[in-house]
Amino acid sequence: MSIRILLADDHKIVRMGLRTLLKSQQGMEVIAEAQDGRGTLQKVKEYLPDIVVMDIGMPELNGIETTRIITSEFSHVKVIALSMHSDRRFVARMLEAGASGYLLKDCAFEELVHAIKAVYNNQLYLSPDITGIVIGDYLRQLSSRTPLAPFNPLTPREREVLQPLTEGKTTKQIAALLHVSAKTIETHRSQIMEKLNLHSVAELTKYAIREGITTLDI
Amino acid sequence: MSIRILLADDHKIVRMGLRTLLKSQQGMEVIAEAQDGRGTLQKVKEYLPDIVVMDIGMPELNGIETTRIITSEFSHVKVIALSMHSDRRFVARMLEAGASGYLLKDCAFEELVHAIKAVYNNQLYLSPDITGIVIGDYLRQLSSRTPLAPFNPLTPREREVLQPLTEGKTTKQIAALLHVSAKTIETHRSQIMEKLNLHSVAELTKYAIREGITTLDI
DNA sequence: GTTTAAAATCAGGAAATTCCCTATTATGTT
DNA sequence: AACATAATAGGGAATTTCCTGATTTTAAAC
Repeated sequence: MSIRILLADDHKIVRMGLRTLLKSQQGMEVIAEAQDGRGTLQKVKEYLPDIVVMDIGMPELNGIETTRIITSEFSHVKVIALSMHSDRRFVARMLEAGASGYLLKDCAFEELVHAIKAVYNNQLYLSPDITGIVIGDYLRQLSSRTPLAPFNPLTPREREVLQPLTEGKTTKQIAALLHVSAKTIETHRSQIMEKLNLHSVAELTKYAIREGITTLDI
Repeated sequence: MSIRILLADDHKIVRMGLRTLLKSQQGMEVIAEAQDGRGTLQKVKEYLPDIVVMDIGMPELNGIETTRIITSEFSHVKVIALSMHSDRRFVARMLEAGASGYLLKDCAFEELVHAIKAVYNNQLYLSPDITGIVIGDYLRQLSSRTPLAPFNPLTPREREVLQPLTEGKTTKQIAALLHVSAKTIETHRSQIMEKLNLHSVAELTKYAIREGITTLDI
């Protein structure tokens, strides 16, 4: 009896590629495909696959929420996330939602096969890059003894600093704006960078846009 | 003699899937792969493929700039864009950069095969969805007589600098990437800022996102 | 085929900013 | 009371940016 797999990815050509790749594997079978979160839920209900290989960035219902529903309602269906993002917040959310594996799309195909086998045998599997992130967060939690809040790691004040920073204001201007010393803003900035593990204004800006802290307007 | 294809996509597993799919096709051969814009240029120089199947969203040097360089330096090498975006601006830029085809990743594999054959025979190929956009813009231009892409003030080299800058790279790193002095990058940067009248990395990043020079991913 | 303009390259040195380390003072929390 | 977190800030080294100026290559125009 081969491992029954459901592919969930919004790009048809990616699904087709994965399906073809997996066809060459002994003991694995792609029994269905879905192109969005809701479709995935339906197919899971219909086919009860062993494993769902799931893209995170899907329309309608994203991979994280879909995973949350699957793992709570169908406890024997395992989910492997196949993501473009190595962002710790995606990893944390996906694992917290109950995924059994997390792979980057940049991984080798062999790694996917390996992950599928591992997860089928009730193990967890992470991409090597991802493992580093998870261990890092784990250690941080150990040392701080407070759970990492993956959703909102910044304090209100840090957000207040981040917004003008990602709107092109200089440290000095922000200091004037908030009526504190420029040194204080510097400290906030490095604290923000440390927390998010982003070390450039460009990356902070992208983060802030995605989090709704600033907008694309200039 | 089969059609010699170069695959350019930053996700290994996607390349692997496409390679496997294309292997089943008579008269087509994937002769090389690349995972970023600069790598693509090298491989093009090395292998002189008939066709480059190119993802748009690649780090360091994006698919559009890469296409621009390829089509200007290697006029017999054709480029087919394989993109997630049906955004008109991407389509317009890609075609303007000299691409011979534009497909959505959501397309069927058969469509890619079809596109490759068409482009190899010196035709152009667009996804059906994309055709609608192009015709729409064309009609709009006819009626308004105002060009859609309102005057891109940056030179190709400046865009080459802007992309890594808005991906969080330091001036030094960009200099290494482009094999020029850091002083040169500084000059480009201030030239960019001058032209756009934007004087912070945050604002440049937003501009670059809107212009498709970089993406929101970190 | 010269003139002209734009693009791409680089440097020196002053000015400004960031980075790293350290530290103090609320403010809650257990 | 004890403890962690948040918010504040300074000193000084290291780095980056800014301004001015200059050469070379490429492309277009005439």
